[in-house]
Amino acid sequence: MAGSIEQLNIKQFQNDLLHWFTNEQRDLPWRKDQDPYKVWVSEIMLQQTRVDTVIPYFNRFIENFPTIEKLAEADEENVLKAWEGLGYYSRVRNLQAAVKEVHESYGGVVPNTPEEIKKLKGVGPYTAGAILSIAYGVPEPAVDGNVMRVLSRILLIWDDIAKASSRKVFEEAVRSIISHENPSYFNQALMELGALICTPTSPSCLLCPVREHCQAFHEGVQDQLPVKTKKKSTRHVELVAAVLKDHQGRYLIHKRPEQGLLANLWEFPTVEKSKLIKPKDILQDFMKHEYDIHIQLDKTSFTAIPHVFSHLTWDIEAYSGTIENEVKEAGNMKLVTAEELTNYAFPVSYQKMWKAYLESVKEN
DNA sequence: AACGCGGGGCT
DNA sequence: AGCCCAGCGTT
Repeated sequence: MAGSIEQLNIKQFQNDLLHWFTNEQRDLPWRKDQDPYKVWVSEIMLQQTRVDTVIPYFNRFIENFPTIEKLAEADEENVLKAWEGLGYYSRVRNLQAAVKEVHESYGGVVPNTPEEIKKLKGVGPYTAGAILSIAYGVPEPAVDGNVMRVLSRILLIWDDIAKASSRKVFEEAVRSIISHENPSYFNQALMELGALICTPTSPSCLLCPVREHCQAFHEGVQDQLPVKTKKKSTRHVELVAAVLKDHQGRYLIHKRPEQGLLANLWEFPTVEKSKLIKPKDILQDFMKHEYDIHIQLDKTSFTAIPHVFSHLTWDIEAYSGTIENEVKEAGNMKLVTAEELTNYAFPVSYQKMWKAYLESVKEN
């Protein structure tokens, strides 16, 4: 049976939801004030990322870049370093680009209209609504995964939330039930409810402050919602990499391309394996022909790094070795000391590799 | 509309 | 071994 908004006592629902959020909301660092810049930073970090993961990153990031002006003027390398390990690195490149735009074109004031704020890089429908409602009290929907799950249950909406078109259904639902007295709390409460009570599996309906309003609970189908089709599985890539030291004890690092996977992050020289050629030979030939760097690799690899992304899996076999000739440093190829190396942003897989390398050196 | 894009924690 | 997470940009 299809649900409907007509069956919802909107005023009572708002009261119950806002009362619960007022009393039960978590004490989070980005809730200490409503500075649009801090709300913005937190919302970008929270995209596809859990609250517990974000908290330490948010605190460090605001310490390093406390204002729009500071972030606008910061060195991109340092900004990326502050994001290291958080994932989806294009988020922070877009954030800095957008902050520069606000700094230069809006006098440093985050715009407060849907039309203007959505033009900013990295600010889509969700983030626009979140900033507008939380920082400025504008009654715009902020529909994320939590909100779709919660409302699919309360309003008995059976649309497939994996489809992009479904978001509009939920946005219209929010428009018709959002509190105009407190849009900020209303949007945050829906998300907080999704995070604490109305969870993906085994929701805590008996603790739910809006259980009386929930059509899925009424019909006993809360476990069948939301409807979400699964996506296909990941592909697998085999790589070989090397931690290479020159005769002065410096290490060779390579900057990844500015587009695609792990864009602009640093790595140890890496190539994809091939069926016909031995991994060490592939790496040696690649370094020689691509960069004119002659290397000598140790007999056996010191570690193997398995790494799971959302859409693919890496297996990296890692060797240590030495550089035998003079290296011409280019923009994307650098020799750095072990200490300098810590100033560059590496993907987690290469952080693990470096750690394993240091351990292997310690043993010998 | 579908896909690429990180990393970690839970079931 | 998937699934999910305070999604967005590109194609």
